[in-house]
Amino acid sequence: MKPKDQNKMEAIYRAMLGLVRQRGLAGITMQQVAREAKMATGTLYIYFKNKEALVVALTDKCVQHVASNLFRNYSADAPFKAGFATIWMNIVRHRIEFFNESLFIEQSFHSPFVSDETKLALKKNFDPLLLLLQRGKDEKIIKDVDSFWMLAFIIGGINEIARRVNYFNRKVSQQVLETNFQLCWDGIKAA
Amino acid sequence: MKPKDQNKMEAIYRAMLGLVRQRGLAGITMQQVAREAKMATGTLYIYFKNKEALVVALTDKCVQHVASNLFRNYSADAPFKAGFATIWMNIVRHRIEFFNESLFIEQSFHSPFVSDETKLALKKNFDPLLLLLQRGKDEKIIKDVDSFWMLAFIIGGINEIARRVNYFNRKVSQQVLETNFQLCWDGIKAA
DNA sequence: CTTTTAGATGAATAAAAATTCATCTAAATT
DNA sequence: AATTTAGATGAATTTTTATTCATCTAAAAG
Repeated sequence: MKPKDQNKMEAIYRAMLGLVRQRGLAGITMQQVAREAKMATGTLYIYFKNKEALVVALTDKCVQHVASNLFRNYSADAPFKAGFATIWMNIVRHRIEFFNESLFIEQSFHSPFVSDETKLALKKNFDPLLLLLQRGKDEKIIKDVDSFWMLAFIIGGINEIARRVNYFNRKVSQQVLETNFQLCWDGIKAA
Repeated sequence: MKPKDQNKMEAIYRAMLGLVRQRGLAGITMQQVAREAKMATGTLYIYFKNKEALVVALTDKCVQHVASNLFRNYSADAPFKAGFATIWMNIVRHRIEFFNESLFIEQSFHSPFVSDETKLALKKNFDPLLLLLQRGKDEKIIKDVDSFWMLAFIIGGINEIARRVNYFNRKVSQQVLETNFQLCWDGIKAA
């Protein structure tokens, strides 16, 4: 027998992400996906039961991918600021490099397909960061502001950086990232 | 002759915004819009040539609506911090109250329909704020950071507040808004 | 009050998109 | 090398969705 080609699956995912970025989830047809992934439409149905299953699978994959990156090189033992900086950089780099994935997650969350569990899973990805913020507050290093809103402040800035890098085709040097981190840090640090 | 019913147009817009919020642009059909707006499908085509025209018209309307709110009560003569606070509050309130519109703009920008002019118009909405930021830098009140990134920092935080208010059904008191403003302000103010 | 004109309706039609399937490979097994 | 099994194809089919249109109002004009 002929085995399933893992490359095909990847090609389908890549095609989806590219198309969602340029056309939106609303603009995607299975024909387009097949063409973009250089295969016959029927082949899509060997790898995925139907369009819904494809969207769901890709959403899960993207959410997991986020999870695998957020806390890379982070140790809960590190000093607060160093640990926070590590996570901040991880998130911003991931959002920039895999912007299409972030966009896809956002759009699929507003599609008729995605389950509440998946949405919850994404939210839970940030739990270790919430823990760290609590520690920072306990240690009086950062302001005593509800973590829910502080996280909004942190993540919001990061998201918008990624958006602008991609929409306006801007380059971000390490220098620019550090400047942006400084804005965030000065915002949260205790007075 | 019977005149066009302005209420119908509004009903169509309202239906669209509601549906995009819960289903995404990908999940919308003209049948659904008609049902939600309590009219026959054919009636939609009296007010809009086709689906594309409807999306385009609503996008323009939303973009204009943003423009009409951002600088309400703002005077370029006000002291820097007061002026900035006015604009910040205007934006955050608008994003919270008309979250569905923001969402619709975002999604329609990724549809196959919306023109570059419309996208540019949205961007231009922020020009007076860019001007103010430049003034703040000249007066050494805020950090000397590229306005492009400073705006990302400011807008990003605001967007995420609105998102969380709506997705997690959180109430925001004036108190919460002021706390959030403080984070932003401490971020941008000169050291 | 009658006529005219354009809005409103929703079933019928057309267009677009998802999904299937008969047929054709290519890889693995014997 | 022959056989078997499952992947790959894309035209054909089914399903869904957009759009039209014959018919029916309701408002304005005369």
